[in-house]
Amino acid sequence: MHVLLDGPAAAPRLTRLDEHGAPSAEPETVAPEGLAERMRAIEVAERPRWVWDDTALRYPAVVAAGVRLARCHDLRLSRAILRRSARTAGTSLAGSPPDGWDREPLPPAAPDAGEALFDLGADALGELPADALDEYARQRAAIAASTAPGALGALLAVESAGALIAVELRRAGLPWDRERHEAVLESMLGPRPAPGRRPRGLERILDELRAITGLRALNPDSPTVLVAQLRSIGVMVGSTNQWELQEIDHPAIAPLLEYKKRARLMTANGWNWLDAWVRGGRFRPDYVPGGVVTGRWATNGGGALQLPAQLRSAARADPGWRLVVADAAQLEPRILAALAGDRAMREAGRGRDLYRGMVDRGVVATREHAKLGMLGAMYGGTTGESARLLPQLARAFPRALALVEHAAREGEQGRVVSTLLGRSSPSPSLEWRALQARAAEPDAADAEVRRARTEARSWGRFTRNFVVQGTAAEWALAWMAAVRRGLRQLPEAAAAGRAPGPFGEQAHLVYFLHDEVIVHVPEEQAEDAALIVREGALEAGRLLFPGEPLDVPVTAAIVEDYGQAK
DNA sequence: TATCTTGGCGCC
DNA sequence: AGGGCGCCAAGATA
Repeated sequence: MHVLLDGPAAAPRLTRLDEHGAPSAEPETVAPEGLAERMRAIEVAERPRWVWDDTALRYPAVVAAGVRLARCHDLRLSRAILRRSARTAGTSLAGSPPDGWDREPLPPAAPDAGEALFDLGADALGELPADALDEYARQRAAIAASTAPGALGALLAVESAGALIAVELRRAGLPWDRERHEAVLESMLGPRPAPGRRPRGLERILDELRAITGLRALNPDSPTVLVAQLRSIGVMVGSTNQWELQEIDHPAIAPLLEYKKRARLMTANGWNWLDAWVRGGRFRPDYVPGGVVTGRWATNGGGALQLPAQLRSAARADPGWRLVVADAAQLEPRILAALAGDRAMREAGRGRDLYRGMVDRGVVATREHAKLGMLGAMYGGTTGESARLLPQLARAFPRALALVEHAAREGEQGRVVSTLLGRSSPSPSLEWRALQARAAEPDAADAEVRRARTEARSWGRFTRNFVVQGTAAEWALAWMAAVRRGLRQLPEAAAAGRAPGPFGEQAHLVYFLHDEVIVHVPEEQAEDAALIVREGALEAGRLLFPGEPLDVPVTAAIVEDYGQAK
C-alpha cells in the first residue's frame, strides 16, 4: 500500500496507489486540522509507504504536526540513485533527458530557522509536481527492469528511511550543554572577547611567539604571511601545515602549533558557533542525506559530522535521560571482507576486534599495522608504512585485496563501479576522458602521458574507495533504519518528572556520524535501547548479506555525555 | 562590496 | 603519489 501525500496546505490530499503505482481510488481530501490524525490512522492500520517528491521539503511539517511516518519513498533521492546506477542501464529512466526530478537538494535552511522550519502552513504541504505519479511509475519500472531489483529496492528503502531520520534528527536536536561548551572555550581561550578581537588565551601565546622569534608583527592567522615571516628568521618551510611544522626543531614551533590548535577551536566551534547553532539546549545541524557521491550524508552548516573530540562532553543527556552512544567497530574493512567473500578476513574479525584478529593470526605484528595497512588498501596508499604492509595483507586476504584492486583498475579505465546495493560511481569528466585519449596517441608528449597516468590513478583511488565507503554507507543506513524501527516499538516511558523529549518520553535518535549513532533515552530504558542498537546491526547485516549475514560488533555505551563514551 | 578560491584542519 | 567530506579566515578576483 502506497499513499501519495500532496495538495495545498489548505486542502491536503491522500491518494491510494496500487502495486503498480497507479491511483486505486479517488484522492481523499482532508481538512488540514485533521490531517495529522488521518495520517496517524493510516500509519497504524495500513502500514503504507508514503510517496512524495522530497522528504526534506515536506516531512518537517508532518513531524511538527505530531506524526512520524514509518516508511516513505523519496522520489528525488531515488531518482538520483536510479539515474546513475549501472543496474538500470538501458531502462527508459536512465536514458531519459535530465528533468526537474534530477534537481539538487534544497538550499541550506537558515542556521537559526530551528523550530520555524517546522511550522505547518509554511507551504511545506504544497502540490506535488504534476508528473509525480508518472515519475513514481517510471522509477518502479526502472527497478523492475534493472539487473538487481531486490537490491535496488532495498537501497531506495534505506535511502528514504534516512531522509525521514535526517528530518527527525534536526527536529530532536542533539542535547547540548552550553555551559560545558563555554567552560571548554574558557579553558582554552579565556573569556569571550569583543567581536573581531583575539581572546586573551591566544594573545598570550602570540606574545610568547613574538618574543621567541623577534618578529613584532608576527601574524599566525595568515598562512602566506606566516610562511614568509618564518623564512625571514631562517625557518625554511614551504607551508604552515601541522605535519610540516612538526618536523622542524625550533623553539617557536611548539607554541605555534598550540596557537593554531586553539585558534581552530575558536573559529570552527567557538562562541559564534554556539550562537548560530545551539538553541534551547539543542544542536540542530542540517543533515543532507545522499549528499556525498558515495551515499554518505553531508551536512549543510553546523559541521555536525566534524564535532571535535574535545567538545563531545558538551553533548549531554537531559536530566533523567541517557545517551546510548553506539559505534560500529571497524565497519569498512568488515564490509570489504563480506563484499569480497573473503573467508579468512571474516574469520579474523568474527566476534572481536578485526585488527586484533589479524595480529593473532600472524598476518601483521601490531594492531596499528593492521589498521594502517587496511586503510592503505582501501584508500589506495602507495607510500610509506601502509604500502610496505600490503604484501602481507594480500597474502593473507587475497580476495579482499583483489576486490579493491579491481575497483581501482576499473576506475583507471574510466569505467563505473557500484556498491553492493547498486549505487554507482559517477563517470569521470569529459576533460578526464579527453586527457586519457590524448595520452594514448602515439605522438603524445611525455608530460601529457605522465599527467594522464596521475589522473587515472587518482580516479582509480576514488573508485577503489567508492565500493567500500558506499557499501558501508548502505549498511549504516540499514542499521539506523532498524534502530529507528526498534525505538518506535519501545513504549513511552512512564512520566518521571523529567522534561519530555521532542516525541514525548519516547527514546529517539539524536545523532549520526557515518558509523556511529546516539540515542537519547529515558534512563530506565537505556539498556533496552542498547539492545535495539545491537539488534539493528544484525538486521543490517542480514539485509545486505542474506546468504551469510555480516555481524558487525557494535559498542553501545550508556552515558550521560558523549565524552564519556569510548 | 560581493563572490570565489585556497590553506589548513576537524571528522569518518 | 591515501578515499570522502564541511567550515573558517585570508586572499584573490570581479
